[in-house]
Amino acid sequence: MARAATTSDAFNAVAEPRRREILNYLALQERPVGEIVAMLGLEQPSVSKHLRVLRDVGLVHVRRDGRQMLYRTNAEGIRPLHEWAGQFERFWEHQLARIKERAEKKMEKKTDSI
Amino acid sequence: MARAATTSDAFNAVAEPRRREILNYLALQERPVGEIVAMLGLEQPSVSKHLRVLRDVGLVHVRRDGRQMLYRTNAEGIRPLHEWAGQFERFWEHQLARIKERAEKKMEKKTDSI
DNA sequence: TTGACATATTCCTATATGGGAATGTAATAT
DNA sequence: ATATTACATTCCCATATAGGAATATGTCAA
Repeated sequence: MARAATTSDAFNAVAEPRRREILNYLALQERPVGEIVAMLGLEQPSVSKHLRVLRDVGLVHVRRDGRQMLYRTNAEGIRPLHEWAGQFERFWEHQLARIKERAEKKMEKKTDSI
Repeated sequence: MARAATTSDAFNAVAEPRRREILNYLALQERPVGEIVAMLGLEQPSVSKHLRVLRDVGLVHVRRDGRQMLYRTNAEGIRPLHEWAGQFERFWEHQLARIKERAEKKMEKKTDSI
């Protein structure tokens, strides 16, 4: 089997750096494709394809306005990702606590030797 | 250009569901490859390859213990992902607030009509 | 209706898988 | 030294891109 399709879920969709850029760009405000093209410096067809992927996994919303298509980020779609990563928060905090602890012990030793 | 390598960064590495399973499994405790194989129900070579990817992007740590290789999740590596997704938290909260608001207005109307 | 503008889709190609099978390697047991 | 155990790597193949080029589609203007 080959790699999973980027359209399979949000995790695959955001694995592409350009798509993360797009999501950041469209988070504050909806924008037409042309502006996204200008912002990314990619060809228009490439951008349209990235937008298609994002749309298929529900990471952006679209609406037509005349000839323009206005896209904006659907933050809700990013939530599962945040929650999955958040499961590990207590572990990295624990790691940091240990590092800090060791650093403090080192300081004590230094102080003792003065 | 083809798709980015899974070894390019943590985002690509966790796009694979099996690798996310592995990270969850190894978060609490280090484990030898054999146990991961049993847990996933995949062939050992496949698991070794997934572990290799995770190692290359710094999402797991390894140490040898006799003939066994003990792997464990490096939570620190998942942090950038959590932080990127976290940027959107205020947006989905805002969306939820709007939904709640509308629901409340609906309730008011209902109450009025009673 | 015709032309122009804004996007989307299709075609083509090089590349990077992910899994299974076979093989290689390191460490322990006898 | 040799067999065995526990993994890692290599080989092979079907599949899914991501980008560029060309083309199709949809909407508005004159």
